[in-house]
Amino acid sequence: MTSNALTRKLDRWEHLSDDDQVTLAAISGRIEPVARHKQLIEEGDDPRIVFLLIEGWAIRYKILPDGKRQIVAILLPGDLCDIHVFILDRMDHGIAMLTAGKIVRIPKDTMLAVVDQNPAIARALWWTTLVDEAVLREWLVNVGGRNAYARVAHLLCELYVRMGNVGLVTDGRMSLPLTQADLGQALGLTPVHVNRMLSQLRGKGLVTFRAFQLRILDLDGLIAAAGFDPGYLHGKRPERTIGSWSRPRRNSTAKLPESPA
Amino acid sequence: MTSNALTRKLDRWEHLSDDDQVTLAAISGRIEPVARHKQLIEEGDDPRIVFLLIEGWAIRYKILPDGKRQIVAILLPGDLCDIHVFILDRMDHGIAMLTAGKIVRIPKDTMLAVVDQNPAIARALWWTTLVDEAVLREWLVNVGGRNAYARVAHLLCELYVRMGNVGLVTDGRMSLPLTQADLGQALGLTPVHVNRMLSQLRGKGLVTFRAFQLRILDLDGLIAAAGFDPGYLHGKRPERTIGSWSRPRRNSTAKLPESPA
DNA sequence: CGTTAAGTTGAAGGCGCTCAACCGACGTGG
DNA sequence: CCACGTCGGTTGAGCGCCTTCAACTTAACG
Repeated sequence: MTSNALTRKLDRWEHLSDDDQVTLAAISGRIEPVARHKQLIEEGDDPRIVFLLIEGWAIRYKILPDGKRQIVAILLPGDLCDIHVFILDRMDHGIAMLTAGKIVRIPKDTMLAVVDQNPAIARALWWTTLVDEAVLREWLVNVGGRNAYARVAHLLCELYVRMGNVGLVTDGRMSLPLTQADLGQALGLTPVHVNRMLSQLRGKGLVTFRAFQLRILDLDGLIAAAGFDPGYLHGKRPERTIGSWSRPRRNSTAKLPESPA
Repeated sequence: MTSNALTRKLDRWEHLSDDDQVTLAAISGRIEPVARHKQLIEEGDDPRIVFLLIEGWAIRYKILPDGKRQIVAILLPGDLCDIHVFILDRMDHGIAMLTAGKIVRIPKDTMLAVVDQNPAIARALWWTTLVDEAVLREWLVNVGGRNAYARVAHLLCELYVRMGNVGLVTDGRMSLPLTQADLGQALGLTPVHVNRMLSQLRGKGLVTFRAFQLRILDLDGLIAAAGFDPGYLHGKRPERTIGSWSRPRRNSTAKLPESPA
């Protein structure tokens, strides 16, 4: 039960030896429960601790000058809340629990020591941060380029794959502890409109979402609606092959608009 | 002239010894010119080389299934095109020159060796990637949460600061080799609307932008229009103090909308 | 049973998009 | 040297996606 979500996740990228697994288990020793909506780090803080999310969901967010909250990442069990933020002097965003859950606090020094002595772990962790960044890029594409309907569908696809990667999808069903307002804040949409888009998705028989349970009824349909291509998640050795991604190869003759001298 | 932009930039974070500077100069040995619009890496490629941008501008972008291009990052002189992407097996985005310029190709192995042997450089590089990610987050906030007017203003603020950080702003003027269409692709707006927003900014006496020259007329006004807070750029030892950022402290009683169990 | 959070639905309005025409600068070639 | 094509920018008119505002329903929980 310890940090299974993390080892399972890392192991999908780079095979971890038993020693490595033990090391990971070791730093995951002191698991502590956290309450729903607990702020783990606030913007402006000096980050000295890395959080490993064992159980529950969390979000990374920023607050706009007018008070609006923009969610910039959704953290699932097994995710690290920025491995190396401590290089920076000041958090430029906050992290908060969405649900109650369990975390491990890893002090900066421990983190550095582990990374120093276990190249395999270091590489695996490195990989996770790059994937985080890739996800961030895709989110930008999502809100920058897709309409509301596809945008919602895309987020659902992503979460479905990521949850599957840590073994938290069973039979097309998964927990999705976000309110429609939360979804809106992640997608740059109003809660009302998120609601309408979800209705549409339900109407087309693609998904249902009630009582924070998401159920995928027609994955291929959802993928098509979203224009989803899981390549950016950089998955390897998928636990279970999901859908039929024959990589919906994009129009390779796509026009690339131009620029000046 | 070599890699001054890079050393100048890195030095702002962590003081680099003469040795470090020499090392950096060494890997910057083979500078090669690149043509305007040259694709440096394409989506799907297996990244084996890191590009250091010496001169000119480049963009990181993704293509949507419908052919639309979303710019996910703007790379200025001194920027590295992802130091460690080679951990990933496959590029999830493309990088292309916007202008003609000069680059250095750094093979993966060289990169690893330098980082291995020069902790100061490693940390400085590490820092740059974290800043890149912070910028990405702010972009997401920008397109997700701001209206078109503030969005344009915000991007201009950011580029102004970043260009200033590498010494490429003189007297409130800088080169900005993006067409209005390019700006639109970075901001999730249409070219026409970017045009109108720029007109408004000009109308209010904040900036002028003609012939790819940006001129800031009223920095404080622009900052206010954008709701800009440079904290996310994690600047240290600014080359020149810019404006009067007394950190427009956000409404600390801002409401944080809630979520479920 | 009363209260609070979340979801649902309707109506109206606006921000940004679409379509389209036109201008100006620049480069090329006849 | 002018004609023309291209590229980027500018402006106008109309439309539609999404927002805003508001009322109401449903679920959870004391």
